Amino acid sequence: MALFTYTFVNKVDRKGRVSVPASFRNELARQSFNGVAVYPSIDGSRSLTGCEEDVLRQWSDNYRADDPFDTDTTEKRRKLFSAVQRLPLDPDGRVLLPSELLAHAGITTHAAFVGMGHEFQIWDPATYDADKNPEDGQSAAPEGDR
Amino acid sequence: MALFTYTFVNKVDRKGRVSVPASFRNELARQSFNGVAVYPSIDGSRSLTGCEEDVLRQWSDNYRADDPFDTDTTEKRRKLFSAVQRLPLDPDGRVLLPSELLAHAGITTHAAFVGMGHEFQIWDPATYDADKNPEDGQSAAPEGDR
DNA sequence: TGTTTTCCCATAGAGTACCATGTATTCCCA
DNA sequence: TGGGAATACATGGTACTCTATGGGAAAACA
Repeated sequence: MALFTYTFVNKVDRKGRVSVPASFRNELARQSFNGVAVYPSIDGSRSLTGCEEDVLRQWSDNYRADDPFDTDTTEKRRKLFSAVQRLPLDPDGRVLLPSELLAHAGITTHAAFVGMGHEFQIWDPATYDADKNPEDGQSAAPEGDR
Repeated sequence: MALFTYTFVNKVDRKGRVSVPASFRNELARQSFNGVAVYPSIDGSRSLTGCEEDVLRQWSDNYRADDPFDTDTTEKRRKLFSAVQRLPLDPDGRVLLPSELLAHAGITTHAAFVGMGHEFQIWDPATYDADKNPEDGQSAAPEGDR
């Protein structure tokens, strides 16, 4: 299982490419899929969450039913997987973030990769700072943001 | 086992052809049958469900009884398999959606392919949006957002 | 023979690979 | 221990490939 630590801020070029921090890449390199799975964070924050593809496969397996008439999990699966994008790494270790995901996190010129253990999050640096220091900055918006 | 993620909206041309998203095609490519199995969704939604042919085979195996007089699953099998169409992919990665299925999902000019893990659904984009944000103006999402 | 289905080609645009540069870090050796 | 070479990393640009999509020709069907 991968272990993502520390926070890195990298530049987003005008095509939407970002270098995934080298230490994150090393963690991701152990799995078969050469890339990252990214989706809007479920915790309600204005950020993206990234993880290994293997984690997704595990979730998918857990949801799988032996009987198609068991529709208990359809709603959950639709919510989760419909928003997950599997982004391959290019030869230089970058990913191309789709405009929808960029928009969700409010990312424009820079992206902060925040290690969170077995997964990591991607934030707009300004949004991230505001979220960390709720009152003293300006916008803050601890929760009601969206 | 295939893993379908993200949501892609593709155009339906006047012949009824739709491109299956490339990432979905890659997942489907591992099986022997070069195509998709599609049927009206069982969860009651106005959509179609697509999956690998192998998944159907698995379900069929699960339903099989050792005793021919055991009729527990007769109804389910009739409901499910009678409506499943196996659609071959054309050389350019498109399928021809039969008018019956198009009508069931209310698809006319565009089709949204929604990844759901080991299977995916096909929706009319407008119907899909309406289903996601139940009965309010538009995105708004007064409180039910998370 | 008319109609439907399948295949093939053309094209625009998005996505990917490849190459180059600058900078910081590491390594090696005197 | 200082300096220089080599490496690793982030970043920018460009050329090529792939995908989605439309149209038309060939083939199958009735």
